[in-house]
Amino acid sequence: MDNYQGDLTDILRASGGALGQSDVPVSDWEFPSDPINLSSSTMGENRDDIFGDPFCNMRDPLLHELNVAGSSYFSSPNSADHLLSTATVDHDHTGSFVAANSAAPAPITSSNSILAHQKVFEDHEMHKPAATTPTPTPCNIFSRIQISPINPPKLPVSPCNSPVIATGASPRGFKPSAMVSSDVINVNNSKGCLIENIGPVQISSPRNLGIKRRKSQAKKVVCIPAPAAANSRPSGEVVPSDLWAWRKYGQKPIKGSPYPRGYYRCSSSKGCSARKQVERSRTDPNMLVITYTSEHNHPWPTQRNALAGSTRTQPTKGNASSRSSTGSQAQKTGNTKEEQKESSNDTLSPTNINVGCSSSTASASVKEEFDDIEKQMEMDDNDQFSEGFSHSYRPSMPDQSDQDFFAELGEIDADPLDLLFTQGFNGEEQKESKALDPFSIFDWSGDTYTNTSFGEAKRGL
DNA sequence: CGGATTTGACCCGCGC
DNA sequence: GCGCGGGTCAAATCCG
Repeated sequence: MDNYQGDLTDILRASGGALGQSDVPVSDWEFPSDPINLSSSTMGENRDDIFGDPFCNMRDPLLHELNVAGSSYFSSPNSADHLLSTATVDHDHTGSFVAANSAAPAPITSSNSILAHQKVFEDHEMHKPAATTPTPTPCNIFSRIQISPINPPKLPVSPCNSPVIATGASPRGFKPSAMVSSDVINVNNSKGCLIENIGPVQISSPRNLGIKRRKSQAKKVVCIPAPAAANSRPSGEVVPSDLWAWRKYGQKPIKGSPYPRGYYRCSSSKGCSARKQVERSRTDPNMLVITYTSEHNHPWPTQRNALAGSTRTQPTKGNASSRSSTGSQAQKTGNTKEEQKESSNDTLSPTNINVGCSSSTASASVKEEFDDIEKQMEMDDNDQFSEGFSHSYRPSMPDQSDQDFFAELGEIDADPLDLLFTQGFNGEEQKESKALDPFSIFDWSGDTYTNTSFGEAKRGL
């Protein structure tokens, strides 16, 4: 419970970002008394399920949408489980599951349009193969779920060039029919978010950490639309902002990819093992793949980037105002310097992002990947699977401080989180509303989440 | 001055 | 066993 999943926050944020765009009034924003319920509410089922991971929760909404959308695949209440099961379908990484909803369950507004395009993927395998393999064809992902609540004009084409197709039922009722590019990012072709959950974190010796984790560590991969090139760093990478303060500790060129991968660790708290990798999708430069590893061993930063990211802000200091002007009041995000920089320069405000996503093919896709450990789980059941994760990844939300915490958040007008909780966690209605977009969390306009704004909001934790 | 970023080197797992 | 690739470390540098 101690651990707040950075991923969770990220997701929350991301969703919030999308949500922020949504029409939900801030005043309405309400943080669930029981964070855990969030998942339950959304999931309607396993709270403890998968990882206890925020992402799990996130998944739920999506899954739910699938059902709502009328995706036959997800008709079962345990859509989540089904999804997971589907993930098991292809162990050879070649197969992927994609569900496309032809019908949009809810009217899509520009703000929430993203949701409409949201896609969820579950993978048992990282995009790693994709990274290593220039050729798009082999998809690393065991299974993927793509949710397109909104009528996808056309099925998304995977980077692999294989069309994403919703198909028959797998053993669990889903059958992966379409190949998805190994690179999660590209699943949507345009913009999407992928979240991958990978097995429990395994930590060993300091030096081993990196390596061991590679295999057994829980990972979450999020694919998001990359900000405009303007936002990208010199290195070419773009860093989305999230609740946590990240400190870059390395960057390496990835074989087969023109884009380097940046390595970030949580700087919000010392000793926090949370890390993330940011890289552009080789298949689709417009997409960013963010891989979260390990978990935060601390609550949300009271001051986001109080230390990290505070420095080296973008030279253009006035940008913040511009962002706010964009209208995304909702956008208050703590950003790392880079993020700020990028965001600042970027004309793409959260709002814009949403719009862009919505207007275009933009879609958020979430992918969950599981490593070896998880694979074992998947062997049998979703249930087992989820349980296994729940241990390693259990999102811990502020309990008692929730009230205060979020009360302060209230000041953050359209904080993505707010929106997220409001729509995402507040119950069935929201689910249906589809306003919840867990994946929009990543604020490209990281500026919106200024250290102060977000951090202050979070105080009370 | 403190903290973040950059970047080359080192370490380790994996595949051949 | 060797080489490759990826992940991390740490010194140098930059920035507020």
